[in-house]
Amino acid sequence: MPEGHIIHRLAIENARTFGLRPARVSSPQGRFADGAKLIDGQILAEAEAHGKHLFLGFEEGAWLHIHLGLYGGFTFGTGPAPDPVGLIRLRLENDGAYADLRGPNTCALRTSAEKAAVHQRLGPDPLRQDADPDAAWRRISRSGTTIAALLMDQKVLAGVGNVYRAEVLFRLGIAPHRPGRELSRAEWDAVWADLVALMRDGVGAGRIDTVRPEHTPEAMGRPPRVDGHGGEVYVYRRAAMSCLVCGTEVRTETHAARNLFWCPTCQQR
DNA sequence: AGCTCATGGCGAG
DNA sequence: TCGCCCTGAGCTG
Repeated sequence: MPEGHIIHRLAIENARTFGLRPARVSSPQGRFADGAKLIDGQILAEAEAHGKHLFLGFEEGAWLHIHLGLYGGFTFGTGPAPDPVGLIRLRLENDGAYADLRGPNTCALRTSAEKAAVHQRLGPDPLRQDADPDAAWRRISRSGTTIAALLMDQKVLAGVGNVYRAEVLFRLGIAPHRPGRELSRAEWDAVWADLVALMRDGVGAGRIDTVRPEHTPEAMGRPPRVDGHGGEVYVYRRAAMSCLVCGTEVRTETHAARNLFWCPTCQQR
């Protein structure tokens, strides 16, 4: 269940765990058996994330390209790896730790050129130092597509998913159905800056928290609540509940095949 | 036990 | 725009 912040965390955790000693690489499920054999016993030399794509670079030059999709996930553990339970596409292990990958959309070896092609088709990632927000602005400012859809388009912006999309638009009071070309440069700069801040927090926390201190249930004198996805948010998956700020019912609709959530009162800009 | 839905994305049509 | 990929959590019963 990953947006970009989780992938960046996985890059860090893989590097920390498998960057010093050779890793045994296998595919208990068998679907990645051939690829696993090619990198088995190598040291992880480099780990990098771009948006929701994870790249693990091994010492002999191969890149392991992983995309978790909607329900893929990594599990890390210490000590010897237990007998595989269920379908484990990829297992990395050394003497002290192991990592299991289940249900990824993509788990494949890439050459440097193939990896470059993936970067080429992705937009700037707010979590990367080399990100150029102007590249996203050029597309947004020319587009008649809604800003809600543009923020989810990985060619425009990499790493933002449905939660960050809904939350950043709420935090800036931007109506989600506005065409990209109707945003001002100042609005875009504010969206980018907020994504950088929110997603950096997300990397540190391992969850998405977007509610400002003055709007927490405690600060507003309301009973505390628990979100199913682990973080505290304004509108994501809060359909028909009252807006934390103004009390209006949070609205939802299917928008470009994804669920969109927004507050029609707070988001009129 | 079975059903639905999900923080994603691809390819067919 | 739809179906599919293929996993797990949270319901219902």
